[in-house]
Amino acid sequence: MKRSAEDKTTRDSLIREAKKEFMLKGYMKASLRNICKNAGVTTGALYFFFENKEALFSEIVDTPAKILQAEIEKHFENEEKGFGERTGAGEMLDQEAAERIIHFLFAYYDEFILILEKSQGTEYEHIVDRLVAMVDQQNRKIAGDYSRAAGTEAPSDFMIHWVSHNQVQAFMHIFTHAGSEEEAMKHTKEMTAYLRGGWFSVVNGKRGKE
Amino acid sequence: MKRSAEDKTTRDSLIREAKKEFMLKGYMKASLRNICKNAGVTTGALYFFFENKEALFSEIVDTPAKILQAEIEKHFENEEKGFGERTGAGEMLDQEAAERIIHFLFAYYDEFILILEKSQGTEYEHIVDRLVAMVDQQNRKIAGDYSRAAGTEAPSDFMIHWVSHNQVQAFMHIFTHAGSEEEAMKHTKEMTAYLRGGWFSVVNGKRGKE
Amino acid sequence: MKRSAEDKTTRDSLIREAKKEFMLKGYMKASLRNICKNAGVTTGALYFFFENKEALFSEIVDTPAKILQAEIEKHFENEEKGFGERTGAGEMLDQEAAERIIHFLFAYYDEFILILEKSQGTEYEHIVDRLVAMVDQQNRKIAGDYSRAAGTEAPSDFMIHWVSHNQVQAFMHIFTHAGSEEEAMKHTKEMTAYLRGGWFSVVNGKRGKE
Amino acid sequence: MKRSAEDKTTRDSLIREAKKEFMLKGYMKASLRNICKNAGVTTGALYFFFENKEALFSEIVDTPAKILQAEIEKHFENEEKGFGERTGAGEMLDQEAAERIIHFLFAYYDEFILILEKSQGTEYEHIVDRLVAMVDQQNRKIAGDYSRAAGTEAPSDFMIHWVSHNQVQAFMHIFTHAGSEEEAMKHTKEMTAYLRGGWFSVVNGKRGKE
DNA sequence: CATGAATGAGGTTTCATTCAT
DNA sequence: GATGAATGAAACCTCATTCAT
Repeated sequence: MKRSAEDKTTRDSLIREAKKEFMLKGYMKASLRNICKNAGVTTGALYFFFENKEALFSEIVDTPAKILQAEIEKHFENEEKGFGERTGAGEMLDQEAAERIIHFLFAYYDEFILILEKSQGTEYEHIVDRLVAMVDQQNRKIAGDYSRAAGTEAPSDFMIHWVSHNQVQAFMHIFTHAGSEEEAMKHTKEMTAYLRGGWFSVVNGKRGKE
Repeated sequence: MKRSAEDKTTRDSLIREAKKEFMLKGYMKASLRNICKNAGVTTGALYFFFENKEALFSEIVDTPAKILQAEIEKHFENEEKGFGERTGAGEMLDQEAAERIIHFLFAYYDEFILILEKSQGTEYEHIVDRLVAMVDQQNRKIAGDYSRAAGTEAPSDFMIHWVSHNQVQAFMHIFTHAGSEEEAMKHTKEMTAYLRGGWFSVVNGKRGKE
Repeated sequence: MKRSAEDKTTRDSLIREAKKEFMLKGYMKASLRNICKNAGVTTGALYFFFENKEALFSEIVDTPAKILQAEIEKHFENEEKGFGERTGAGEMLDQEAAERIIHFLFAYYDEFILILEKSQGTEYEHIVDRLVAMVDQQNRKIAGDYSRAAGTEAPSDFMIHWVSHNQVQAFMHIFTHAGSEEEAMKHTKEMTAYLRGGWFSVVNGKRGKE
Repeated sequence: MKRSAEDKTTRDSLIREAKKEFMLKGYMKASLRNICKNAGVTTGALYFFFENKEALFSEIVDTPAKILQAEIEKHFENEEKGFGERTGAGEMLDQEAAERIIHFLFAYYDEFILILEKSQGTEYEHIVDRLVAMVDQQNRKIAGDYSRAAGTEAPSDFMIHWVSHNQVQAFMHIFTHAGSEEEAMKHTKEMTAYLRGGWFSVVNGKRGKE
């Protein structure tokens, strides 16, 4: 049976309606029956395309989620290689990298909203924690290198963890609070300054206040 | 039927078991049946004391939540009166106030964990946003005062909002990541330094880096 | 709400309709919806009384099943004590014991039909095997004793197992093929003769044919 | 698409996987989807070859089932003709005939396991009853002939039915409990003795015990 | 105060089957 | 011959909630 341009395929309708439903109610409260009804098919059809509720959610968000993680990892590897060129702390996520990530988040706006705010009850509900852990590991290295080079005391694990947490939060905040990608980009610079300032205060210990 | 000292009243048992259940599964996945079963009563009994599921959750967390908000408001009022004494930005939440809040959070440890991490599906799921809004309002004033006094450009609304967000997050982070109140107190100082550093970078614009 | 004499309680209605449905369709094809519909309640009511489908089936058949096993065990224990009095093989299940069992089976006619013919998909589907195993153990002892006393060769494990199997089958056969308890009792005697004849043939080896 | 020698045709794959699935789960719990998945085709393909689930099961077991019935019928006809040669009761199924049947059962081992233990929910679930009915009819004749010749009282219909039942059961038992055809053959002799012993006890009435 | 019973709506999932292509 | 899509019905079960007693 031919389909109208709006419908495309059943699979597409299902994903479209699933997005809406998950967006509106969150994963747990979303109803598959509702999704199917709105997509104009029976629940059986849904189960032809997707293994179960979680797989449907996964189908929508997994690719962006995976890519994001990969992007960050790649970035850290690059940074590793160009260590000598870094001018100092605070550049763990330099301007350019930050912008690439922001761009990516906006490219998959709906998907990241789902991941960040509507994924409770799925395996994605702790994705932020996983990102923080990645950043944390990297920051630990950088902080160690820096303090050794500068002869200062290394920051506490707690503060490093907080900084990592904060860096990730910063991205999420820009993403969820900026009305558009352009606006977000503008904020990225300011944000970088902020993070740098906080990081200096931590890494330089008392000297940061003088 | 007489009750043992441990049980106290049915109401207490219900609240005790509700806490456990909400803690374990989060609000949405928590089962009233389960709570009642563990409390040794039937669901009817629960509905004698509490209007519904959300009211039960409320009963546990509302008082601490309200007090926290009140504390913060009171603090801001006090700050208002003592404006002249402030030495500068970053002190919106000074060390002493910060410690009072941390102390309070730990005094109601379970309740705040419930509010912060287990409340999805209730009216409390956005309490952090409300706190942020309060802090935001205050920060806006302070930033305005400061920039007028110092002759610098005021930070963007966006960054003020972020700073507010971050201040609240900082408390949450300390609260949820410190193993004990003592440990939390230790971190509060470092954290204050961090927040101050970030704030300076924003408020002083380029000069923050020099 | 008062109920008519026919209905007694909802629980009774449910059990009554469940019996009918299980009887008619067997466990697996039985529909809980159907049972509830015929009992005039919603499925929720069923789940108030019974944990799940299997528990409902269990509720109906478990007591008789347990008692039957216990009866047989008790019988074997008694036999053990009175060993010297036994006149020979074939009396493993003497007339009196047989009649007690037949009586019991008929006392719970529906339940044993369910157990024996409608329990596929439940834990009871192999109950006959378990009974056979019990009888088997006992027969092994008896055959050993007898062959030692008579100086004959002991029957093969295979044949002992068959005899056990056959004894159990005999009861089931009488139970399912007799129209009434009275009729069944009549057959029990003949059956005992049959079993005895078979047993002799096995236990006496070649001599049985002479 | 060409197929490997192992696959032969789609039809063969389907039958092969259907056997596995029915063997593993029994007819009712077997899933056509699963069968198709394991056979590497879609359900549509299955329905090209087989009308429905039961027809698929039939395809596997029907031929052996029919042949078995025919074999038994043929045997009875032969027996009829050679009546004078029979030496007495208990030989309704003589050693040679028994061995032929056992051989046949083992020649279609899987199929008969399916018929005997995995066919609930199909028309084959009562095949044993049908076999018993056939044997029953024959036994009735024989018992009549014998009692007339010997001047004894004929056994009750009930006991004749039981004997028939038992004869069939005996074959099933040997088939399902022997590890191999060889082993089965060994047991056939003992079993014949057992059946004869039981039969004598019934047919000779009281004299059987003397 | 509390029970025990019951509702009713909804949940996700599975199934055999069909059919246009 | 076989696919891929879809149906439609039914499956078991869980839930918060209500209410007469």
